[in-house]
Amino acid sequence: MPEQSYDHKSIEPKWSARWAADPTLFAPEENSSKPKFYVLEMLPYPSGALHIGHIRNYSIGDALARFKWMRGFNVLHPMGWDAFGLPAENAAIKNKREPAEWTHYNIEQMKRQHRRMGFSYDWAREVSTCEPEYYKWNQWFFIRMFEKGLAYRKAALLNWCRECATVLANEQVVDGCCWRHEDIPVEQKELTQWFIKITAYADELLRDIEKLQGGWPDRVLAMQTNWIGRSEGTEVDFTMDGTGEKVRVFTTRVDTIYGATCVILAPEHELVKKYVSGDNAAAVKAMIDARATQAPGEAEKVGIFTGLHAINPYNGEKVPVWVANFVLTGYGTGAIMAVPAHDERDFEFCTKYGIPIRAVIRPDDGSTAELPFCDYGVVANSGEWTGLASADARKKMSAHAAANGFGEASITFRIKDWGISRQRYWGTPIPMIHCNACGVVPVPDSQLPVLLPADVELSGKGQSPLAGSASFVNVPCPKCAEPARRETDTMDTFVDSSWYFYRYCDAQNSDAPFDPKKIAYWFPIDQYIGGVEHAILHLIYSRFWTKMMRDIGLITNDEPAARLFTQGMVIKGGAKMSKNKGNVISADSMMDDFGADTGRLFELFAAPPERDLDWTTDGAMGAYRFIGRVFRFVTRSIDRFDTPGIPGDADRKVLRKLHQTIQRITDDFESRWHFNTSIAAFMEFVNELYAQESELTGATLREVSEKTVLLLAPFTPYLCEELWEMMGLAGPVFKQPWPVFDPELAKEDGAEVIFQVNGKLRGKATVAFGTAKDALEQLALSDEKVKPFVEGKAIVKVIVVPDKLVNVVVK
RNA sequence: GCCCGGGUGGCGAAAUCGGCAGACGCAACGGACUUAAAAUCCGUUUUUCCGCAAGGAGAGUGCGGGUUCAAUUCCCGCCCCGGGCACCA
Repeated sequence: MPEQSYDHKSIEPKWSARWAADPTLFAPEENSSKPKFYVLEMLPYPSGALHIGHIRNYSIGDALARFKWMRGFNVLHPMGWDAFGLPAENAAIKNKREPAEWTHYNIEQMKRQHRRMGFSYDWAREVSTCEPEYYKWNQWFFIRMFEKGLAYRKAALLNWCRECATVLANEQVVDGCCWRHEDIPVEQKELTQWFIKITAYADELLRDIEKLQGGWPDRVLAMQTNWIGRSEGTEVDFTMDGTGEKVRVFTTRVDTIYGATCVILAPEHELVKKYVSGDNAAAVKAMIDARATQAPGEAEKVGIFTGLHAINPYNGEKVPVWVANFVLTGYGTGAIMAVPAHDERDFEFCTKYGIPIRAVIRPDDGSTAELPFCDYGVVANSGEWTGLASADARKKMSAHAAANGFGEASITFRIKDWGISRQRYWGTPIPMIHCNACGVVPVPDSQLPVLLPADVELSGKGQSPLAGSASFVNVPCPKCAEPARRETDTMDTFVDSSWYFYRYCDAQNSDAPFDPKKIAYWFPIDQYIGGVEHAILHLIYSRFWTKMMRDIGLITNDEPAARLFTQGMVIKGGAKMSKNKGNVISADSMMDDFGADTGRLFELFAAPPERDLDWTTDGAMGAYRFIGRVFRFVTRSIDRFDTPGIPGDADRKVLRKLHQTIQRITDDFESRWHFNTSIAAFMEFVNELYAQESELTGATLREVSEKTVLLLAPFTPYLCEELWEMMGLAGPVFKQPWPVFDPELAKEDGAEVIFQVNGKLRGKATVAFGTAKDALEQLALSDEKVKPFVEGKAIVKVIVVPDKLVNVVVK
């Protein structure tokens, strides 16, 4: 077989077709004795077109999956579609195509592209979240949560995007704007909606972050910690002067309460509705309206004095009660005590309105602090508490409130319950029925799934599209059989992605979401891979869902994924790829030009995986050239495999480099995940092959050719499968054992020791490993290059690190 | 403002435990092969200075300091870039 030139267009379709024809090829073994490994990439939204940004995520996961197979694991590597969502609905309105039809077409396109890329998915486990077989279980889970009080309905101020014509979860609001429409400010609307009580798990979600440390990026854990926002403090009742009503405030700094010079209510506070009237009521209304459209944090602080006073239970002082726009209604009790001397916001507000400022905390060092002084210190001017340290005072003063019945220690979380109602069509119908007599009644399990009706007009405006379908809405009450109405909102699509990875373990199950035994085998996910943009949305919902499923007795694991990896973005010309900028490169055109293997290899090589990666055509050409170099070497070596010969220096050098490369790539996979350095090491190895090629014996050529193919198999599977077959070996390559590192073969002949004088490199020598320190010192001092720098100077000391260096310190 | 990342040649980057800074690749340049080009193969490429040359000397990892025989790596203080959070009481 003479040298052949590499042509991806003939190789890749051939193997792609073979792989597609064998549905068991990438399936894990049943009842396997091998250790299991579950590798998962976040499932995509089926937009219809894979681009080179998507394939980075999958290339990393696929390299890992193939490596783990070669390392003898039973690998689960599934893929599916996050198939509900607004784009399908918008496309339906625009193109007059059914959302289902549009979505199915896109899934087909994207699946074809995935197959063309050669990713090793077990397609028998494919999950599409828009199928009734899947969303039935969303409904089933919802009812379970309803039964446990974890799903409930309430009227609340909600984030509303007029462009999406639906409400958004708090997690979907970015910089005060919609996550899908970065220039549309989110408005506040009061609506009655379904909520999932994620706050019931706030403490555990926070606590278990500890279990994820080491396995999840610190950045993601920090973001989740902030998002959950646990804060320890005290709730204290101030008594309204005159009426005797209580106003409860939340503070983390009860030690400063003697410095409270007013109480401030959020504009939506109950007492404001009750007691503020006339001009003031209009001003409060204006405040609420302004807040509905204004990005938070940018508004100037404004307030109105209510005319009321409240009594501080600690010192009996009567302070004015204000309403102000900077007090949040949804956090704590919706009311605060203002301590302007020790809080920047209170300081700003009270200064503006001439409210007194009284210092009650002194710095630890006894100095006089400039106000506002917001650190901990020593309590002053505070009656019996004077002289205590802040931390101590917080505890004692909290206990005092509890003992006297006007308050208690309290823990407040920033995270709020997850509002999941969406006034849109293309999502999971919420399986609830509204009956005039019985109230809200869940759809009986036997009637699930509640199917999305087909006879719905989509306008993209106004209220829930499902409300327009009479056949959908009108239903007898499951309890009393009287006419009743179905809930017409659908679920947030983040419900779909909160548990899809469990369904992969048992995707065809029609009796249950999954068989718990299968979950017990596969979970937790050993490696989850996806974009950091999901750090608080998907990843916090998924953690919650896992805990919820555990508590209804379905599973036993506390967390979904043991390890998480967040890869960097692929950018083009310094900018994120986007349709607007017109710099999107489709996976198809990339594969036409370079092939799937080249695309993978370049993306894994050009930067470490967690960092952003700049796609360049020149760089991709380099990867293509390299693949050609490997291809030519192996194909022209095959004829020489049986040529006899006595191994010499060249053979030894090449085998040494081979084993050094095996070690580096194996280590990179097992610990660092820096595939860029794996591939660089591999390139060095190939350069050595080229340098020594003509001297090599047939046996060595065979050995290095085979090992080359095995080592490269996780990165360029098409190339390797082809070469493996050309060498006459039985495939598939990714089920062959990974090459074993032999430290003896990898060992260098001797240690290269460098000679320094005053830390500067002056000479070097190769010595036997383990050469004694004083021998090394003598060698250095007698080195011709070292001598001139030492002569005539006093040697202060000599540092010798065996096998590494000698540093002569002179004066 | 707070919390994470990051800053190294013309470019992407490497240096895994404090021990030769710039591996590997791109681009550029030179050579071989070729009638020619492409492809391929080989080589040069941080920078300044001295030298006709072989070669030699110095500087250099955002800036300033420190620890050390030795710092891209550890410590302190700053600057810049990217991301997250941001009236959360």
